[in-house]
Amino acid sequence: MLKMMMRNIAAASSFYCSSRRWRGMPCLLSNSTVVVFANDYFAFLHSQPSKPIKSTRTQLEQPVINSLKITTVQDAFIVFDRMLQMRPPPSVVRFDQILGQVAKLKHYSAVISLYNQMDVSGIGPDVCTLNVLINCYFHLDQMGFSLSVLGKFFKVGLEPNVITFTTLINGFLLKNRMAEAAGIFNKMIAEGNCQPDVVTFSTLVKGFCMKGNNSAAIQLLRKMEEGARKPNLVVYNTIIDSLCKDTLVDDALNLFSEMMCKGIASDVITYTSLIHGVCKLGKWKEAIRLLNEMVSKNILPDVCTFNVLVDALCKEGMVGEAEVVVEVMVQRDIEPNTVTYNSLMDGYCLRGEIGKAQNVFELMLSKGSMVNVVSYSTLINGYCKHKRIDEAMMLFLDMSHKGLVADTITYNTLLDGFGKAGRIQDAQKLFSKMQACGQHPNAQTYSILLDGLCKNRQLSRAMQLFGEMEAKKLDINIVIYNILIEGLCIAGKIESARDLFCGLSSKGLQPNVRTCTIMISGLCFAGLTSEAENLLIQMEEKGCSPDGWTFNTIIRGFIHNKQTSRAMVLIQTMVEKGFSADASTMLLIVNLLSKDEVDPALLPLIKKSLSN
DNA sequence: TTAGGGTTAG
Repeated sequence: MLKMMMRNIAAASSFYCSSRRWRGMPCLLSNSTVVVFANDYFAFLHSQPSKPIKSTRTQLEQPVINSLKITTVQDAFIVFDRMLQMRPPPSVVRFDQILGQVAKLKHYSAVISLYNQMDVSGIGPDVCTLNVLINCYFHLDQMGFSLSVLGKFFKVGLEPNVITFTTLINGFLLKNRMAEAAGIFNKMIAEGNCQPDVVTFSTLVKGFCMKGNNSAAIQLLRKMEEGARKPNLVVYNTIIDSLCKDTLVDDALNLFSEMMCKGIASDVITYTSLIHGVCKLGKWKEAIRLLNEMVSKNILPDVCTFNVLVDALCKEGMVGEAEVVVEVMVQRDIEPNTVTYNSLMDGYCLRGEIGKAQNVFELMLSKGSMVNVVSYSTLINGYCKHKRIDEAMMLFLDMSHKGLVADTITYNTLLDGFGKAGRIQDAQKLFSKMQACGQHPNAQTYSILLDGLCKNRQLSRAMQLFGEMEAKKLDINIVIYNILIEGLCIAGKIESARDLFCGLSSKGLQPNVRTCTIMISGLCFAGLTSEAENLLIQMEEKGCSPDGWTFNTIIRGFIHNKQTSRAMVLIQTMVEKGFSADASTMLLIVNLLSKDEVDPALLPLIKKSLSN
């Protein structure tokens, strides 16, 4: 299967080459154009004017400004400076172009300071300038400033347009503020003078997808079909990707067929999402089919498509095969990027081959500025998972030397490492440092800390932290309750565990299979086997069916409580449900057999429970 | 002729 996949990747890539040859002429033209402008641009950037440029726009300057391609923030500042010195200054559109390009490079604070320079020089903004500004403030997490730009519109007599409102909607959605986003959308519809366009709709569709509400996204798609703004490729891609991420690949494929029936052509993003979805489910054959299909439609796999394959292979433990895919990429002129190498590093770490991961890391360092915060977190995770926490900390300290800032995931990784290594004090120190550095702990941070405290028998500190979470009105999810209930059970505080468990529904939370199994384990540990069995029955009734782990837990509980015959009945039920005994249950059963504590009539059943 | 939406890694 894998060899077939490699052949397909190779086939896709050779198509890429011939396809490029086929497109030779336009490619040559555009390259030469780039060269011409690059020369002018270089000259423009590095010419040192002795005095401000006066008079007319020269023959050289105007086309250069028109075609400028900004690749670094430094260039943007140089160009901006030159433009501000020109008399008369270039039109605001030229300034907008630079701001837009810097924003695309994600240097949002640079955009703000460039705008301030414009403002000081008396270059008045237009609608486009202010729209870029709103977007930048949202990305910088400065929502207040974003909204204050709206005031600027009125001050300078400009009317916000559909892009302004869509940018605001997008900003609110990025900050998880669905209500405000929906408010703007509804207002747009109600007031009638600035109707949402297809981008506004697709932004909202993305918002639903981000919230995990695929059905609302699909409902909006259906609404679009009825109205004037018909759904386009971006809308379909957004939903297809979301369905794939939720492993609802069949639904994604149905939507994909629907899109094709409507004559909307798919692109590399559609296929990358679909291939990602099927790879996540281990459906390699389907991945190959899709890869073949895209190539047959002249849609060429790009670096993201290849990265999906590399990552999926790495997660399956097939790093060697992933390396082959990378070789194919290189052969076919698709340069592996940071994402590619990070996936490889993670693959090596998963196999415990930290040295090889370190080699990939060094390779990235040797190639220049390829290493990012994900690279560090990946390697830190590798060291932590293999109990090499001090080396992980060395890497963490090295990050700042590279100008990189550890994020919540980096801290979570290290906190987990400290917790699993039993170094709770170090974890707590790091937790304080994290907050002092302005990194916000998320639900996962708290789960990691609580888990560390519970597993290291520091239940009172865990309960104190839980209290702090409640006081801060943080979103406490079922995972956090599971950790606490388990901690209480292990500490023998079954009453408190039961209280938390019974109080879940009042908090609007539904216990899951894990919650119930933890509770069953705790009840058995406390000798309350009947209550445990009642809970098992209730699970079925409440539509939270016990799994193999639940059955193994309760069976072990009964054996430990010397209720062998009851355990045998449960083994019977487990076998009927298609589950089998795991290693620890098996050990207990073998032990019973060796002591002749099992009715010989039950031997066929036991054999079955072991062989499922 | 500039601004807003869709794909990959921890």
